[in-house]
Amino acid sequence: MAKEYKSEDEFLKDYDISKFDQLSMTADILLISVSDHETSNYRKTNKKTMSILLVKRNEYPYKDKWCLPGGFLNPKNETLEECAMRVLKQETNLENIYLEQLYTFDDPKRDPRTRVVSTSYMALIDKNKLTQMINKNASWFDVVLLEDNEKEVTITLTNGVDTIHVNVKKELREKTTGRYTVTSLDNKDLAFDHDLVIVSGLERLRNKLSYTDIVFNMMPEYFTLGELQKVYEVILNKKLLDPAFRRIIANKVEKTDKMKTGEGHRPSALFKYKG
Amino acid sequence: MAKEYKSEDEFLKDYDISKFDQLSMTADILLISVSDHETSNYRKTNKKTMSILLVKRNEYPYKDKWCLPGGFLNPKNETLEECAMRVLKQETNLENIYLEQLYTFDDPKRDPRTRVVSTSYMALIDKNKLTQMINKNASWFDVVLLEDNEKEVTITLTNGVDTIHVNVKKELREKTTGRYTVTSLDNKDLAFDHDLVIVSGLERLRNKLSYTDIVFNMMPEYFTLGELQKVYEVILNKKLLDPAFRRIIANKVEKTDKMKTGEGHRPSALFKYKG
DNA sequence: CCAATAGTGTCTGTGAGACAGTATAAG
DNA sequence: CTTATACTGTCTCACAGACACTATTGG
Repeated sequence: MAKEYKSEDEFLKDYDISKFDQLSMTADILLISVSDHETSNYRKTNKKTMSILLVKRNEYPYKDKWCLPGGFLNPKNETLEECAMRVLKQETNLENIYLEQLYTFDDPKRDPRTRVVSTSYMALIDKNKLTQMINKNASWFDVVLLEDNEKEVTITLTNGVDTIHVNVKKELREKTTGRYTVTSLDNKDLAFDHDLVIVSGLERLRNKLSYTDIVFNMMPEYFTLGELQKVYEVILNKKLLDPAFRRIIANKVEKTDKMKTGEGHRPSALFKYKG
Repeated sequence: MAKEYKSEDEFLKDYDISKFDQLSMTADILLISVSDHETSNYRKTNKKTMSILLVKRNEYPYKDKWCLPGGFLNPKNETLEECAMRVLKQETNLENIYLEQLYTFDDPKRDPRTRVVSTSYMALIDKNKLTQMINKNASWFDVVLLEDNEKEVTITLTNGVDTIHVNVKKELREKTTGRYTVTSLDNKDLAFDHDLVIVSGLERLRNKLSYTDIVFNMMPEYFTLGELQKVYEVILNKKLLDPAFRRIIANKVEKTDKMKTGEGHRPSALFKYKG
């Protein structure tokens, strides 16, 4: 029979949770940016790709594998978001950037050490604002979407040296909302279940693109509409029609008196986010 | 200096995480349904309200306060979703219902006992399918939305005996997506931060209503379009125009040869979800 | 001039908002 | 006949898809 308490204060004074019911948590960060790739033709504009930041693990488990930046939550007084920001600051020295909770991944076997539940966050930056990368083990990987249908997603990540293959299976879980579960099909190159985080995060970004102004978190202060359109296209993975695109973003941007010249073709006006 | 391991297996054999880095987790469930309320006028159709299931706590902390059904995660081998389903089964004896991860709430002070991170789930049912309520401390509360603007949300929950006031402050957190943080303004009646879970969950439901078929998880097998429209209206908290509504749901439902009669006015055809 | 991008005009079809109208049961 | 809901017809307006067209630079 449990002791009878007369008040909550009295109860709390006695309270000591059993260590058996406890576990560890981490915050993992999917940091996404857009990279420019020079083209040989002087007329052509730069090709753009999405990039994500990965870190090479230098200890077990998954030693020498790539993974998303992340770290253990300090249970004493830290929130998961503070934990995510702390890790981000460690890796990139960046603060005050777009950060959003993605999903909590909790497969009991996702960490071979012990039970570790991970809450993942998506962060967006304009890579050019990044002045210094603190961690030497960190590297930007370009995202190449090879396949994305109702059954599976296949992505290749490459940093010029290493190539990482991501291949996850999608299974319809619930017909009314079209929600599906993602499971690893072939995850030799990435640590933990970070392949699932990447696939979920890229999809979230794609969805938010259409009904929010989220894209401007990945843009410099001044940009041309052509550049902005190319960012949309690389995230949505499809070509957009110019007039339609300009109509959609017309009331989100503000024309400045600056121009971008020296591109081998007609100069374009520089715009900025209206906010 | 850390010991040098030659393989992951060798490392794992030695691994023992420090108890200092650990915490507890719970899964909390926002179970939402729609209730019918009889009207005195024999011609009028039933009024509908949203309802959520609350449980009266019979132990500290927050003894005698109402809260969402929830329970501690078994860290050994249970997923958060399994934990949520287990709790749901305990409370309502229901299985195989719509369940979706909402958000992970992690304010270090949200539980006065110790650090407890909570992952919340939204569950939807048609209340009429519920044959037996197992837990005598559980009760359905009707949701009355009093105010919902950019600054705050005010809700009253009532089960005919108790009335619970929910009042949370919304603060714009990020302008590009319009995301905001919710914080309790006045939370005397509900345990923990469950007021925040309720507000977040109701908003998620409202959003998903427009771009998914999620509503059919709250409907019986056969229903009239008038009933379906009233469910939409109570969730969206606004009147809809008949022709527009019928156009939108036309290809989601299937007309059956059944009719609903005896209502004091023209009978209506019964439809079912096309799936 | 050429190649490439910048930027605009306009047609068309879709679909939501709005309102008015007809249909039909119970009492 | 009245009342309340069931259900439909149709006008308008906003907007996305599509395509064609003009403008302007560096080389």
